[in-house]
Amino acid sequence: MDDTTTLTTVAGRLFDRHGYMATGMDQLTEAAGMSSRTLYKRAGSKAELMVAVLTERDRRFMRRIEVSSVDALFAALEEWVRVEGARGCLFLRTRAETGGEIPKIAEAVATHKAAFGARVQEIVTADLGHDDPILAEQVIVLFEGATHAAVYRGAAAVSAARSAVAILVERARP
Amino acid sequence: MDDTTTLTTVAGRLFDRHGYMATGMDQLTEAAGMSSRTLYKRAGSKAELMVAVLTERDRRFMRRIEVSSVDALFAALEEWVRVEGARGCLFLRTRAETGGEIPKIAEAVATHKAAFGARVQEIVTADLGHDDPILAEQVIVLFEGATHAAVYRGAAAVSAARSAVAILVERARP
DNA sequence: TGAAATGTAAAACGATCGTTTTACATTGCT
DNA sequence: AGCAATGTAAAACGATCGTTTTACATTTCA
Repeated sequence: MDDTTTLTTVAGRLFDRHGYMATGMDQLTEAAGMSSRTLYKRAGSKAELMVAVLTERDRRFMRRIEVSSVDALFAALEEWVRVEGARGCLFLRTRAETGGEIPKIAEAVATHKAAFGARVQEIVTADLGHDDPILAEQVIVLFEGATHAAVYRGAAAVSAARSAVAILVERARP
Repeated sequence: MDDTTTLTTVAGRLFDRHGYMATGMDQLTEAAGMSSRTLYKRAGSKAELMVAVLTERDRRFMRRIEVSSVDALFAALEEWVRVEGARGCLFLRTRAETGGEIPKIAEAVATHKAAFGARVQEIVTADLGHDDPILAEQVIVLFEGATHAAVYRGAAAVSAARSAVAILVERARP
């Protein structure tokens, strides 16, 4: 693992736990174990560092939901929450924190959500054997809901989403 | 509407649209049309002003969901999103922005979410004629999901949640 | 009428923000 | 051996942060 990966990982952890705005550059340099000169040479700016964090997270997340059934999608979320905890969606949080006024960040968020939406459509199609845009929209809502409700209701929120989605899929099956 | 209400309303709008951390006290004084001396005499501190904003929003929100059916709950959310737009849950966003490290804010968020959870339980009980904790959890997840998915998918997310919940309620009915 | 209360505008507080610069040490390559 | 690249620590940059203070004007009301 090279230093750039370390930087992104460490920055991701701080941004995720304390917020983008609340995390100062000196906390980042200290946690990453490098001078601010080096950090700026690597990352460019704080916003670009956040974009790198989001890009890495998008890759890691999308890899985790490489599944072909809706139930497996929520099993993956259950695992994610178990391993990483539940602090809500970093993409939506960062976009909200910055009021959508930092174009590179807003773009990274939009790209991720578009990819996620497309992935859910694919999973629903694979599971049913045909597409079902309404069910896909419901799955997106349940996934987003489980992600955010888990912040204050814990793993029970993910279980509830998983059982709900089982009912919806069963009803949609031909 | 007295000046304190104006202050809370104006602050709520800025915090909601640009984020708590990103909103400076001078933007608040200018938007509220008062000197910083008066603002501090009224609000105490930035954090206490945010707590006032959250408390007022809790009241307004809880009044809007004084309904006795699950469908009406999502109709209320549809109306909320139509009138106020969709920027996610201000309570969760503020808690995340501050890393949960400002006790008064963390407490206001916890209080609101507890009240919301209890209200959903009551609505489910009123709708079914008996309680159903699992359905209630599913309703919470769908509501939270519609709130956050609507940020990037618009009103379609709320419609999807509403149609999903109709299926779940129908199935739970005796 | 005159003190008490409440407001204002604006300067100042020390701290911290994101970022750049200065000055120097270490490394890798030819 | 010696140059170029890459790192460091630390000071400095101007700007802005949340908050308090100073000095003064207006209102309230006994």
